[in-house]
Amino acid sequence: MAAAKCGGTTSRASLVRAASGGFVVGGVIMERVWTTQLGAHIGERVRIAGWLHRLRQLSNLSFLVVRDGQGLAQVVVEDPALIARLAELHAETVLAIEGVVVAEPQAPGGVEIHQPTVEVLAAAVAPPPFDLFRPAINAQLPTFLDHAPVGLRHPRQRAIFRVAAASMAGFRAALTALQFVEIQTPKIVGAATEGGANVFRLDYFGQPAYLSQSPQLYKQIMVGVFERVFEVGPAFRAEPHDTPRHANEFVSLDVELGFIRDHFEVMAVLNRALAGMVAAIAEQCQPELALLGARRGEALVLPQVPAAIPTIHFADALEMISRATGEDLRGEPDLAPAHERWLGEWARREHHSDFLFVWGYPTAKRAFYTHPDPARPGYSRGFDLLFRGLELVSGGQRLHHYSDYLAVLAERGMNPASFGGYLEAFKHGMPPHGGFAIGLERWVARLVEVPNIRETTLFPRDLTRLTP
RNA sequence: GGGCUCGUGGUGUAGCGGCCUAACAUGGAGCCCUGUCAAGGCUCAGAUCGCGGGUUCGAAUCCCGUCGAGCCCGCCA
Repeated sequence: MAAAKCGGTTSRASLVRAASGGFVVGGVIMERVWTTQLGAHIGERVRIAGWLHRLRQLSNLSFLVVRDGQGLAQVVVEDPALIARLAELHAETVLAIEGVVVAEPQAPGGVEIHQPTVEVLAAAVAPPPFDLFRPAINAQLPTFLDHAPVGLRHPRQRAIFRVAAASMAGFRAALTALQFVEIQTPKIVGAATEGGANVFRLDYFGQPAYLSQSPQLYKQIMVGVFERVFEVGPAFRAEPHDTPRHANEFVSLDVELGFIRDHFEVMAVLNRALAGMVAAIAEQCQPELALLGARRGEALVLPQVPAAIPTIHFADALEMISRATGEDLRGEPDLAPAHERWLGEWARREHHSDFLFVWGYPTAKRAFYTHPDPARPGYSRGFDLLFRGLELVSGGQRLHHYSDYLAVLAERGMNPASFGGYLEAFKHGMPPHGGFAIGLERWVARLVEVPNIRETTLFPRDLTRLTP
C-alpha cells in the first residue's frame, strides 16, 4: 500500500477502478453502465460488466446474457470466432463487454448490445452446482445452502435480500421521522441477560462472556439518554430449535421509547414502522416483487398495513378459539402456533388484515421486565404481533420503577448483581417506556411467501449449520 | 428435549425383493439449427443406489445399527 501511495509507477493501471466509478482502460475512461440503465444509452457504445449468466447458441448468431449487480443484459454475438471463445467459458465467468446499445423489440427489456468486444476478467473454473439461468433454482434447501455463495446470485434469491434491505431502510426512515435515534449496543455481554433463553458462551480473555440474545436491556438503558431509540442488529440464541421459523442468529429490528401512557402507544409506533417498511418496499422493489411473484404470473402483492391494526386481548382470543374449535383453551398460558395460524385467518376474514395484535399475555409467560396490567391481575401489558398467522413481533410496556425491578428479580430468583448497569439506569430515574422487536427474516419470509426463514437469511446459522 | 419421515449420476426425481449390467429431466462434452429469451433436435460421458452389518438362491428395494437431512411439537423473533 505504501509503495503504491508513492505513485512512482502506473504499469498496473491497465484496469483500475476510477474515482468516477468507471474504468480506466488503456488511458481512455469509459463509464461502466449498469444493465438496468442501457435504455438511456441507445445508439451509444458502452461498457458493461458482470457474470456470464447464459449463452444461447444458434446457427448464425448467439445470445450472451450478462448479469450484473442489478439486472440482466442481452448481448448479440455474430462473430464465429468470438462465439467459439465464449462457448468454452463456464457460466459465471466474469466479463467486461463493450458494444453498441440497440433498441430491439425482440430483445428482453427492449434493448440489447451489438458488435461486442468481450474481455474475461476472471474465469469460472467449474460449472455452477445448479442452474442460475432458470426461473427458480432447482435444488433442495440444504443443497442450496451448502452452495449459498453461488446460489444467492440467482435473480430470485437476491431479490429476497433487496426486499430485506428495503425493509430495513423503511424501518429506519419511519423511526427517524419520529425522532428516534439509531444505536448500536454490544453483542458481547458479561451476563446472560434475560435469564431464560440459552446463550452462547464465550471465552473473553479468560472470563466468561456471552453473545447477546437481545439488545433489550441496553435499549432500555438508552431510553434514559435519547428517550427514543432503535437498533438493527443481530441477536444470538443457543436454543436447540429445528424449525422453519428459528435460527440461532437472526436480525432484530428493535425499538424502545419513553414517556408513554401505556403499551397501546408502543403498538401505534410499531404500526407506523410497518407502514414505513411496506412503503419502502413498494418504492424500491417493484422489479423484485414482479420477479418473486412470477411463478403465479403476477407481481407479489404487498400487505396493506391498516391505519389501526386490529387488536384482541389474549383472554378474548383464547375464548374465541375455544368457542370456534371446541377445544377448551381457557387458562392456557400461551398461544400454540396452530392457534396463531387460526387467529391469522380470523383477522384476514373478519378484519381484512394480514396483521393482528394480541395483547395482555399472562405475566408469568413474559420476561421479568414486562409491565403488569394494573386493571387485570395476572395479565400483562405485553403484546405480540401476528403477521399472516406467525408471531412476528414481541413487545410491551416495561417496568420503570427501581423498586419494581428489585421485587421482580427477587420473585423470580434472579441475581440483581448480574444486572448492575441495567439497574443503575432505573436507580437514577427512568420514564414509563416500552418497545418491541421485529424478526427481520420472519417478516421477509412471510412477505415473499417462502416457507423457511433459512431462505431469507443470507448464511443461516442453525443447529447443524455453521458454514458457509 | 419428544414424535414422524427421507437419504439413488453435478442438480431434481422415478424405481421399493429377480424384467436394474438402475430409468427420466436438467446440467456437462460433441454435432446440427438465421433471434433466442426455462430456445429446439441428435449423439456421448456421468450414480456399485449415504455408510456398516444382517435376512434371502437373489437387495437400491426387507431388518438392525450408524451418519446426514427434512417436517411437526415444546419454546421463541
